[in-house]
Amino acid sequence: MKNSEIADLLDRTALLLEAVGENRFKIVAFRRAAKNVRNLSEDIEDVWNTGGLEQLPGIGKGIAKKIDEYIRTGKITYLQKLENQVPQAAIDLMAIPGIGPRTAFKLTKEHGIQNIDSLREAIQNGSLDDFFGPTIRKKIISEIEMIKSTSKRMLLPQAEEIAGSIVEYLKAGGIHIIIAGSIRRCKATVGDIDAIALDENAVELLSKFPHTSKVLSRGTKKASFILDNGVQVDVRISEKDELGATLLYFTGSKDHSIALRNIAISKGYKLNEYGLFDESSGKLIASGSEEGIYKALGMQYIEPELREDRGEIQAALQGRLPNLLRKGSLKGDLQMHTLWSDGLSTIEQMAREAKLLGYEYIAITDHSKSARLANGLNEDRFLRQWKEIDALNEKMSPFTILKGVEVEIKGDGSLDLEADFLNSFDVVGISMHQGYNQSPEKLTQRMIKAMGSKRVHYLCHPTNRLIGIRGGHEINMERIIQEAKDRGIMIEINSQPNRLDIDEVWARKAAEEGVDLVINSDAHSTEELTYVRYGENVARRAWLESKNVINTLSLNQLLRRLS
DNA sequence: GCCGTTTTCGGCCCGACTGTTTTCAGTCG
Repeated sequence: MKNSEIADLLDRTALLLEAVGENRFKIVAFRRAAKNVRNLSEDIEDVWNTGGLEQLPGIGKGIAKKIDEYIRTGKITYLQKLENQVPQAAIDLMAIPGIGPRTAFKLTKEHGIQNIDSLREAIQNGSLDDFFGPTIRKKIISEIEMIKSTSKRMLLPQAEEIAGSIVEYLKAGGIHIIIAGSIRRCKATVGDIDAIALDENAVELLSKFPHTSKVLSRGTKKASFILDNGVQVDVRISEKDELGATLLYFTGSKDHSIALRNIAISKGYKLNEYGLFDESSGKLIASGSEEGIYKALGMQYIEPELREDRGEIQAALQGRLPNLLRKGSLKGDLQMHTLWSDGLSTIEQMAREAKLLGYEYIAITDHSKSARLANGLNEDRFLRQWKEIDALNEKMSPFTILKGVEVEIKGDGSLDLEADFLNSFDVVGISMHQGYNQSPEKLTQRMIKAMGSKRVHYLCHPTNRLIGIRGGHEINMERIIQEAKDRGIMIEINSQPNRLDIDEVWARKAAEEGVDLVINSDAHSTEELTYVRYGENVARRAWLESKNVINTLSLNQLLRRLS
């Protein structure tokens, strides 16, 4: 049973409750439960087995009973009843910005709208003129056109690039803006771009940005725009002495903000985007800096990457936040590919670039022979590659190039290079690139068998997810982590922006279990070596400290760890 | 529906913007 499967059902329940106009706090309760189940780092079925569902935060008798019913019978009667009550059309209509649950429900129930196309028809033939005013009618038609080209969440680098172009454009106009939201939290994917400006002229200037295709709303405190690539930009106007409060509010996450506001309430304060105030007197307590607000709430400063309401607030109140891995503190990179297999650069080019980045060492880890499409190396070619590496090491000393391999796990869990041969490598990573269609149980067995091979240092991108393209394998990550712990095998945080595998939830779990992680670029060209910063994001969002990350070690320490 | 070093009942974050609103509901972040 996948936690996300249960979480999706709880989210769907919340959505349907919204449509029927249920008490909004009940809706919030389902959403919170869904989130907590999604972020759980143990299998919900195991929790259920031990009768601990109601001990989970946000899950009480009611929701526990529904989860129990689902695990036992595969259905939730309560949800089924809701499904009968709310037409699928209402859910579809809610995808149109500006149409919320109440409007969607009314449209389907009172006006017989079947889907998005029939809504457009009804608006165009005038049969909804009594329901919508002219402005809304026009807006909805335009939104429906948009929705077909609407982009899903984008990867962080893409969002950073768009945000960067906005920052540059406004800078040229003499206006400084700060990017907040999920970009500041360094989330793997970004939905829209949130920016803060101290100058209200930012709104006027942005409406003239060559890539702005539409102004969604525009007031004195905030405005929203749609760019020609479909990306939404929300701008918030702040004052310098309120900047801390605005940053806090606009960085989110929403759940973190809500939790923080509850802490404020419990201390007799009120927190909003203008500042932290004394509830009774209205007196301002703090607003200029985030640090000041956290301090006034009696807690440690919380880095943006941690602001997801995953326990960081309790930890900050108790003064036990982790000493997060610093960006740029890696001393080497243990996975990259060259022209020998499927990379685009030579070993020397990779090494020189890595040296420029300030590394002490890298490992060249080209694919092994059964990765045919990737031009994997057989034993003879590795022997020849090592000669090249030896020569380069003499030339570049003390910078060190380690002899590595990303060795293929075959369908039966064996590796495609013999143990004796693997002994000659400095570092061995194992991964799967084929035979994905096995059952989750079989895939798990296969990985565990591979981890039992004699010389394995780390497990590469364990779930093989490609964000936005395919979800990861439903392998039993708890067992894999246990196996890694028992055998002293490290787990990779692969930094390719569309992989970021393992993710922050499991990386955190692995570290809690005492498993070491390694942040690798998996670069296929010199340009990709800097991708490690996305892996560092994952590490920080996973609460990792440098002691959890093996490639923060100096070369000598690393070699001792690898031997 | 959940939750409790003030509570097992009565709360549940807070505010901006829009429409055709003359006091507020709906939507959004």
